Amino acid sequence: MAGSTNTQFAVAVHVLTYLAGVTDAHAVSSDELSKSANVNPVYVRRVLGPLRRAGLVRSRSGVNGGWELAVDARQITLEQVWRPLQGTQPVLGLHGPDPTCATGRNVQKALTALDRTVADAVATSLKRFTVHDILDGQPEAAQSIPMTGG
Amino acid sequence: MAGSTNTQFAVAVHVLTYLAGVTDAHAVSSDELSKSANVNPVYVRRVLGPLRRAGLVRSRSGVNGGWELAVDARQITLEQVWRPLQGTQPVLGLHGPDPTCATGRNVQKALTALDRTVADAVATSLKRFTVHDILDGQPEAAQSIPMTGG
DNA sequence: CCTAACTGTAACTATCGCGACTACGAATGT
DNA sequence: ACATTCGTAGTCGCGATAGTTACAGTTAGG
Repeated sequence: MAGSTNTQFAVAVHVLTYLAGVTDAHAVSSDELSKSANVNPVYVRRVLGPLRRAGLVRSRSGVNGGWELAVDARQITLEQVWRPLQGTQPVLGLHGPDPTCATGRNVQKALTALDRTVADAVATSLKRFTVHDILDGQPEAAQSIPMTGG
Repeated sequence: MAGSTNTQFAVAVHVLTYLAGVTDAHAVSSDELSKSANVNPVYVRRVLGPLRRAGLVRSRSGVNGGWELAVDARQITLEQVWRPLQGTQPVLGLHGPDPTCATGRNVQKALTALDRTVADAVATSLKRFTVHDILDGQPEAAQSIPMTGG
């Protein structure tokens, strides 16, 4: 299950939306971003690191340095944001190192496979939205679009 | 995101599978279940509580008491297991109490709506499997069934 | 070239959720 | 009565998350 005390995805979406809302082409410091998202500047950099490696944002050091989108906000889906941050971590929650009984091993194998299925379902539903959608406040519209695949 | 250090769903699936594998009609104590799942008996009772309220299992106190399925294992989907345990907790991770800036409020509203969408996607994908499927070790078969809705 | 403004990263720390454990009242079969 | 088992509250330790400090490496501008 998703106790989800992890806010990286939320912060990432917030920051990217902020960057998408910047009209002129200057870079934004992690300090400014951190104030907007109400978190620590270092945390912003830690979150944006994977997204930079994924090619979604660029960063520059030095005076007038900071962050900017590397891709148009309309082209960045939330799935592209989620994947790098999620990595290989399970979406549901696996448990226990290695159960002794056969039932345990069976269940564990099943849950591992299941987790991949669920992760794919999450990713698929996130593909529907882009950073630009969030900027427009339009993510709730898609509520009405059912997942016909399920 | 799902740091998912929460193992309730995994334990629930394990325990229900164990119960599904019991051929004769006697109840199983939370102590026996806890040994199978390699967790604490009290934790088993805490996890099964919501599932009892959801009508999936029954429990009896006293000598020869314990737990048993209230429904055939073929009728219990993993979505029915997941929902009561997840409750209203976010699947992704929201953050921050109440951002001051407009961007923040926009993002937060969007993420809340988004979380419902994702939760539905998870639930939908979990509907494909039953406890009996896990007992048979057949949850990986559905890997090949794509989510056409994405 | 020197300074000021940034990033990138490594510590260390505080906080919080999860789950183990103890304990005890209530229920139930023998 | 008595042993068993559930239901639940309370306490505790561990680990993950994120805040904080610190510092080396970049870059624009005087």
